[in-house]
Amino acid sequence: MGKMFEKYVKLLKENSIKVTPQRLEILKYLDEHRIHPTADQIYTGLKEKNPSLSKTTVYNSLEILIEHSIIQSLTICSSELRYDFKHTMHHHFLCRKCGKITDIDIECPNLGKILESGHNIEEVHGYFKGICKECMKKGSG
Amino acid sequence: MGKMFEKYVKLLKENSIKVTPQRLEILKYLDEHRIHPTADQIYTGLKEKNPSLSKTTVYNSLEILIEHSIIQSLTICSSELRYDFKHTMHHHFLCRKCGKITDIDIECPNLGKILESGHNIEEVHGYFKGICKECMKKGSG
DNA sequence: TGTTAAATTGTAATAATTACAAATTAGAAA
DNA sequence: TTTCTAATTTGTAATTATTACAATTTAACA
Repeated sequence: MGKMFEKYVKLLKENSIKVTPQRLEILKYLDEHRIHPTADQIYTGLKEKNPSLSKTTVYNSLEILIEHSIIQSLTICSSELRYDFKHTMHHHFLCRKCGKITDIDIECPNLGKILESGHNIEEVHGYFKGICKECMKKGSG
Repeated sequence: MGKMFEKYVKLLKENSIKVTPQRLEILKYLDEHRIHPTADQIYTGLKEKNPSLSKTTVYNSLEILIEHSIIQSLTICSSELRYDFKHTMHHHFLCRKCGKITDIDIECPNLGKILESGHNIEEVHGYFKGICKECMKKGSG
């Protein structure tokens, strides 16, 4: 296991995650391809040099890396969409206990800054995940 | 078509969308169930009283309502995820022309306010959609 | 009331993800 | 270094959300 993977070995050990060649490859891929790839892109990108790699392994590895907050997942487009009347701008809060999505009535104070940067903005989405007020009151289940 | 649907008829006509019973039912459902339902929840919720309703119709109707900015879709959980190293907090920008997702290096100034509200926040996500600086320069294709 | 383009429906295809059981392997202990 | 065991990897199959498409039906205009 060459010097190439040293930093990823260190990262895994620090988090008490068992070091496997697959996990190292996936970490390296994510580090070297900062294009917010999908699981499939990661799989395809690694498959050629690692023909035995399974897509399930990619999903499993990503999951454990997320659990340890080494990486994060984004949901920006497509599946399992939810729909909402488009009233005034607001953000959303997803409770991981009760699953409820509540509205958070705030605007995005960053908007001006981003418009200045030259992008043309058509949609603004902000969401928070955690445990909602009600579930917090009900105690630590 | 009773008084019940008046406001939805008005809404559709204002947007030059053909008025159909299905669209009215879907609008009414969204208006009366502000729980950010999935397409499937809408379908199931309406199917009993409208046995001929097709799921494709639900998707089609939602699509046309989104096109006219009457409703919006959210992506908060699951499918077609993208992965990203978890460095300092930042937002994302998705260009609908080139499909690229770029990082926007800003924090969320709202965080303090939301913490005060009593929710326990574990994740913060912000994203913007539109046309990126580079595609804007390339002109209006 | 008749006409026509648009909408609805049902079925089938696609795509992302998850479940699961068998084979393999990382890493601790002898 | 070798052995052992729990964890990991793999491949297949199941699940789920969404999209494609063609035939039937219908909204809305003349």
